[in-house]
Amino acid sequence: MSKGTFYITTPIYYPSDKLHIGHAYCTVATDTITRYKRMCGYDAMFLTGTDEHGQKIEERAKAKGVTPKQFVDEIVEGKGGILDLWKLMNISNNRFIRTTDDYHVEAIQKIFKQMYDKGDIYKGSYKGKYCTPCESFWTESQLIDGKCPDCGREVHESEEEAYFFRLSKYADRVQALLETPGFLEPASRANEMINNFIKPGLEDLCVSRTTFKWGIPVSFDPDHVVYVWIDALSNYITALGYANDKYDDFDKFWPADVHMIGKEIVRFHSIIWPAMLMSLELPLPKKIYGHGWLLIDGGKMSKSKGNVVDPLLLAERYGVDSLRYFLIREFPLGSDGNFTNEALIGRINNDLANDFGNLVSRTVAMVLKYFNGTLPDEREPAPIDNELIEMAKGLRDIYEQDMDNFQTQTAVIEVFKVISRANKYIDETAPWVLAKDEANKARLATVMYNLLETIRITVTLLQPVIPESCEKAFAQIGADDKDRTWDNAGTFGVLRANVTVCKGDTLFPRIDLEKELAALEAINTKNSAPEAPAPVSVTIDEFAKVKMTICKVLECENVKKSDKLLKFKLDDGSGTPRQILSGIAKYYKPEDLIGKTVVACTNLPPRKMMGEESNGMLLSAEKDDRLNLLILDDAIPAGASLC
RNA sequence: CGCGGAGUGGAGCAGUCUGGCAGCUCGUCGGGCUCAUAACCCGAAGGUCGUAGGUUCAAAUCCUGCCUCCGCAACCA
Repeated sequence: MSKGTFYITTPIYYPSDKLHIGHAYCTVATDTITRYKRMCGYDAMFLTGTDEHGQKIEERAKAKGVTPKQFVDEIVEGKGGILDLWKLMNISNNRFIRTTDDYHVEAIQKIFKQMYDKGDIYKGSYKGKYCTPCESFWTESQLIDGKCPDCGREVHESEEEAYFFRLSKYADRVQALLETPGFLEPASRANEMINNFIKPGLEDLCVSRTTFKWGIPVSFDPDHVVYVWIDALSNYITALGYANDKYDDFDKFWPADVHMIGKEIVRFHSIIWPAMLMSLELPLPKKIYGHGWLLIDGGKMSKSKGNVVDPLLLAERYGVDSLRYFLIREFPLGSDGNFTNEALIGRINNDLANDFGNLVSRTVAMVLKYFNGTLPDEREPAPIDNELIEMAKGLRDIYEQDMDNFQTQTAVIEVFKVISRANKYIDETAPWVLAKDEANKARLATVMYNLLETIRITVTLLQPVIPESCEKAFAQIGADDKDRTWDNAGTFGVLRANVTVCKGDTLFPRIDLEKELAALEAINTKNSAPEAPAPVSVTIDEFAKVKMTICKVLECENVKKSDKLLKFKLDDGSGTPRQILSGIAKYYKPEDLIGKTVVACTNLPPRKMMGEESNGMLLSAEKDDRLNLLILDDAIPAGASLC
């Protein structure tokens, strides 16, 4: 008996690299919500996938000497790839879409054509200054002295034809949608969208490219490939069979109940995607949920910082459920959170091992010890039991409310309050004292039964988060399939009176915090060790092309509105002062540098920064976050060149 | 005046929408227990809720100014 359908999606991830813990976070959260909905009786459809086109992948493939398809195949389907990761993480998605799948490609071409025929996509031109050798467009403000900022050569006024989507046409309807309570959550993000993008005016969106090839060709104009918006966002409907024959449950599941996404792509999902659907005259998704980011040391994870956390490694080391639990328990879904190894291991030890695992373990051990594993039928309740029983009985409703509001963290915390209460109950009732007198047998059996029942309810509700461990816990407390249901989670007294428990493995072994932190640290340093940048050799002739000139600092000041730039006026011996901008404001006060003797590369093409022109580069030395400007002997005259 | 987020015991956070005794986890100190994964239970210390003002019987919560930190954007030759 289904309560209805529930369609939920993650973003389709961009496989230009291995996925990190942030992607796993989003996917685990989505999986948890899906499993919860299924448990409640919904017919849930859970979609995830990969967005595989675009220039970046084209370039990365080229650098690796493989075709783009080979490149993404390896990252998606290869060993330790995305499919492996989701399998390992126990992600219960029903479908996995790749934007290179035939049916998707075909559907995108139809969708593009449909929007074109309707007049919502039109051929226009992308105007700008074009540098032919660099194959790049520049805007007026990017040019330096009217020349190409990359190579310094002449540019010419050029127009490139491109297709545009009439986003502006739907601005009013999109704004109304953003103002609809519950559409975009957390609600604070809606204001941001309206203030930043709607109010300044929505411009039509360029939806095709001719500058790269790795994409879906526009069917009626094959020089163009469809740019990311239409290609990627449409996955949510093509995966249900919209405009293709691969699947046929579009009518059943669309519109989506929720698109789970990261906050960085809220704009695309809350503005562009609805506008596209309006153009296609399709119903709009009911909710967009923009979750927060996992930060490392308070900052964003990034390759260059070498602080990318690998979910595969953590799941293999500590167990999938431990990692899943940590992700759900530690972070409120809507806001950013700090990822640390200490927190991860702390959660595993304190919550999973000490509180939850140990509760199961000690309860089962006592039933085995005092009753040989099977409870007798006799009972003797006492007033002291009531608080625990009431808490356990009421848990499901509290949990349901939190889950329905996407408060997954809070829902799990509520479950653990009951687990904690059960541990306290053992102290209050002191079963080991009761066990000393045969006359207390009925009372002891009651205490044990109450514990088993409390465990049953909490385990039932933890299933969406830690499915595998719940399976094991159920087996240990002697719960059979019918005892494990959502309906029964709201009732106390479901296990049969003479239930038999079964000793099992330790659910969550404790982890040696110190030792593991050291081990993780070691792995991390090993991984972030310089990726042995292939030593590039330079010929003496090439080196000689670089002109290094000794300069005296005449003036130095901060560039307004920039935290990084200092503006220098230098005497380079030529008689006319040379202006150079350098991003060292964090390390030096301008007044301290006046009169110093420095060295600059003086034959770089000029470049504009923050509206100021820079003619060269000052040489500095950098190591481990320290930066020092090369300051030389004042005896060296200005204009001297390095040799 | 570019956009946004955040400042709450030693650490990490919840609470702010909807004003009502300042809460949780970890850590520290003291005690209890021996069923259990040296786990569990109880108690204690520790906070001018960034700051200044305002509204109110009542403010962490609502309003205004200011300070600090963090993202994004433009820079970082």
